[in-house]
Amino acid sequence: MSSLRIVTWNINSVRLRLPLLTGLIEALRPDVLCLQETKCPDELFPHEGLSALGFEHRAARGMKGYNGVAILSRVPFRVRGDDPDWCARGDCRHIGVDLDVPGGLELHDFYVPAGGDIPDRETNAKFAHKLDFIAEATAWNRARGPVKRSVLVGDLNVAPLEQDVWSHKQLLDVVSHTPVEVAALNGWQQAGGWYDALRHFVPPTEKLYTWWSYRARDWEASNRGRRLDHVWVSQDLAGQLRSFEVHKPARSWIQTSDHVPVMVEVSL
DNA sequence: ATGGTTGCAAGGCAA
Repeated sequence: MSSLRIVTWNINSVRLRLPLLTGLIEALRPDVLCLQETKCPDELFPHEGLSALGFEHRAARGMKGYNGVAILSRVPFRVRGDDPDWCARGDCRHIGVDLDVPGGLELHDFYVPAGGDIPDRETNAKFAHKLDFIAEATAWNRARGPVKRSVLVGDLNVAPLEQDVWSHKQLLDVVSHTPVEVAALNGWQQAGGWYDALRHFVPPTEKLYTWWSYRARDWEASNRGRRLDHVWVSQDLAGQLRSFEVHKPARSWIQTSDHVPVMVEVSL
């Protein structure tokens, strides 16, 4: 294998949308598929269906009704198991694995708290949780030193750049694009020495979205999107980036997620 | 204008 295709998708219920993965696999041909918001306890995780789709290696960390992440892979991996219990909540927002590829590759799948509606940590505990989570992740990366041969993906629930949202001005006070969240996310990225793989391919002057609300009458016509889903790579992999795709057609699939899958291909 | 939709799981919470 000369390259690895990694896909990340906030699937918003892995059991409900398992049938959609056939189309995702045809379109993006992932070697590794990272999911968020699986909303599925581990004992009910659809291992059989995912095995049938060719993902022989699977790790899931889920709970009843909310959150949940999973890594599904055609190549073997080992669950690292050295990750913290983020914010001491046991709420299933991260898995880290070591992929068994030439040279090795560390992969982290994150689901950052959405943060509720009011961007104020004093009056909104969910916003405080979001900021605390990112602060812990920043400290975690800082303590580990600059990352090497590593990839971090997931729904980070922050759209950091002006062109990551449909209207920078109108979203400045909307959770996901507030200056305090953007500063926190940038601090996390810098603490690990992470490199933004999607903006490697799409200049920061161009709009780029991975999420469109369910609440729009016509999501495509209004196009009020945000880039909430991210792929970060260590600096030593920046030159190894080969291709990417934000699979916008997935937003039109029947009974789909409000997020679309994102693929990045890395040379090994 | 303070909505609008979705999933889980069986009423309201979270997104």
